[in-house]
Amino acid sequence: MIFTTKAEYGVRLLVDLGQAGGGDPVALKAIAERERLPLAYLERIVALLRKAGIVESTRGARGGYLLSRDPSEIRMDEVIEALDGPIAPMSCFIDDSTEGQKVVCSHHAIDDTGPCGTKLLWTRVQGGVVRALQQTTLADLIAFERGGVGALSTQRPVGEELPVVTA
Amino acid sequence: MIFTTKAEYGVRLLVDLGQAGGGDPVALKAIAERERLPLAYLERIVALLRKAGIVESTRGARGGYLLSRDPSEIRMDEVIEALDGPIAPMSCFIDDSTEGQKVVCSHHAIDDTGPCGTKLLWTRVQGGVVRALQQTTLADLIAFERGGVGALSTQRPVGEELPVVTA
DNA sequence: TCCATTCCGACCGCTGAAGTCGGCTTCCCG
DNA sequence: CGGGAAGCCGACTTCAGCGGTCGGAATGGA
Repeated sequence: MIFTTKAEYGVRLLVDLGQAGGGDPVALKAIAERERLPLAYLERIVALLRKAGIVESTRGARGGYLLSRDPSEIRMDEVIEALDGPIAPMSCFIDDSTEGQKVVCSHHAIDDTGPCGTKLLWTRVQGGVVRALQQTTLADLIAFERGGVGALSTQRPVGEELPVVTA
Repeated sequence: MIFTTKAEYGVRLLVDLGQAGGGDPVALKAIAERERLPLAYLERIVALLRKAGIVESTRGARGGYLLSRDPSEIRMDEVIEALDGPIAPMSCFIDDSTEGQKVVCSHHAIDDTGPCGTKLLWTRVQGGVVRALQQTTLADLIAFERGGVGALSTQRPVGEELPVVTA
């Protein structure tokens, strides 16, 4: 499995929120019942989304959650990272956070000459995953769930794509 | 993590075998020492590759392993599947093996109208992974390890691509 | 007949995923 | 102004599977 249930439930929660339309806050209990997901677990999941600034909450009675932006502005790479943490093909595959997309392969670190062959493979795979996540927005998923396969931003303008690790 | 160490070690084993050139059989012990991997564990890994018909073995003294085909004929999707099993973005994502690439999303199975929104996302991600694996052969990795980034079949003829699950 | 090597099933510790629980805080509404 | 509905939060539990290890049997070259 590439993703955990956190990612799954979190995305479904967002889709549900998006379908609600952004009127007044939606209580988690309502979402849990509609999606048939454990409420206590959803609480922990939505907390991650809130910390990441993807949803906003209002406490107290008649409180609940709202998307903090338009669904078309919520990219799935951001969502998945918030829920599952950084996705890497292998544990040795570390995305250097110091601004560059430098990738470090830990084995053969000391003595070896040249990169290990698996690096090419992991890089390509991660590229495929990241690209898929970047090109999909919450609005896409909502549109898809409404049965319409059309109107998907399958190809978004090249300029908007984030830099991706390349082999 | 998308892949386990089985996949990692198995691929490195294959690269090592490929570099040996296909003369007489290579003992696992030699590979374990070169790659600094636990021998007992490698035994279990190479067994998977043998069952999948990717390597061939000769027993007894001076025995060992050989690639059963040319490295350029060994695609990584086949290798990874043999080592880690079928790769799916989520547990609910089942590739129907009855010849069609039909994908079944288990939740909302009974009452729901239309597909759940996550299906689109998982399908796109899996597409990205599968495509990356299909387009990479063992020969690519061997060439890469020899320091040469050139001569990679980065884009192989479209006609040769296997059918991929599409949204 | 050694001994190197493949083959195979049993076992095992640990980590992280998945989910629960109890209690606290917040704050709308009557 | 208080009760209850909702969010917030840390501690806890359970369990599968990953990442190995071990011991021994089968095989076959020298």
